[in-house]
Amino acid sequence: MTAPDPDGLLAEQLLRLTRRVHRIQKRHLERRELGITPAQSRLLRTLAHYGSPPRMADLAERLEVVPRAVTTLVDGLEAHGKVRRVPDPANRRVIRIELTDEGRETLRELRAARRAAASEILAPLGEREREQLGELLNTLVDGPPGPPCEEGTTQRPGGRDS
Amino acid sequence: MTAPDPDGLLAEQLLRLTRRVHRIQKRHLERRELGITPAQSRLLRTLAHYGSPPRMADLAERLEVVPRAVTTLVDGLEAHGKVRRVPDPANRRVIRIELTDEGRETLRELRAARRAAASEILAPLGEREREQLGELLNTLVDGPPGPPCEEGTTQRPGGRDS
DNA sequence: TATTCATTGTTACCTGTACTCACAATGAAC
DNA sequence: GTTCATTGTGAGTACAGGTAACAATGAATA
Repeated sequence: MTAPDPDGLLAEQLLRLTRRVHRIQKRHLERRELGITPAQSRLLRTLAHYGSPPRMADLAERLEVVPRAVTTLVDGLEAHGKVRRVPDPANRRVIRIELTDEGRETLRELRAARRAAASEILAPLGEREREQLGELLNTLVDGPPGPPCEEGTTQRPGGRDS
Repeated sequence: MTAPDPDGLLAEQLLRLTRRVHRIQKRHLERRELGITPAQSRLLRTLAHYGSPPRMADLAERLEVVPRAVTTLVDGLEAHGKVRRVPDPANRRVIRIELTDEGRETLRELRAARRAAASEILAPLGEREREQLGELLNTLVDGPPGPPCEEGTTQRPGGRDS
């Protein structure tokens, strides 16, 4: 009964850990009463890493979701005044997303929330172990060098965000 | 702009990786056309680790979700004939969940699916690195020794499953 | 120039997962 | 026998994401 499938077990642990990360993150967000969901928070943080306001499509790629998903997230953030849709004069199809001042303020609190959630999650690990984990995750997240799967690549992986 | 918040970054990577795990897992499940969702698959696998049929509440605890969530999962699995609800004669409140033969059969395919998904995800890692990752995740998943968070512990963490 | 094709975002809808709240049935304790 | 805890579930909600169809725009081409 002790599984002869270390990789599968590993994936299971990953998923399990993940559910915990979600719960903890959600709780920390709620505690701060920012009116922000985890996914919105991610979009906001991602937004902060652009020099100039990105297009919806850029965000979709970076977040590794379909463009439609970004629409919903931006809708929510815009309704709360954290973000502004700005039409691009050069190409009237594109919409650029700008952080508002309020959004920037929220971001500061968000970083604190994330830090708190992270330290709660990583509590059992020491300094050295966190470094190790960071490196391993980096290797994994940066994506497989060659695409190991042939059909149905729904999403193309983008760059990393903090 | 290069984040002075390694832990936060680590959490972010974790979440990102997670979304990928979900996508890949889902794809592998769909490919096999078992009519099983990821969460159902997890329940099924968890079920296999009990010597005798567990109660709904046991499953909830092990899966780290509220009991109500288990009801939905079992509904789905029962509709597909993978599990059976068996009333407990000793205590008429409890319902025990049994794997059917078909469920056991599905489980075999599930393991293959999980293995495939896992190896796809872990492709960039070598043998030694997987071991490392496994150890780190174990430490994390086994839960913090002391509860680092005071209020609002929505869920009580249970044991591990494979 | 007029037609065709690709890009960009969105409207409308569906699925999966998990949560809360309320409740009925049952068992246990006083 | 009344009260209280346990157990599972109905009803409703929220969030995250996906597909399909489409309108507006821009680019390419006959």
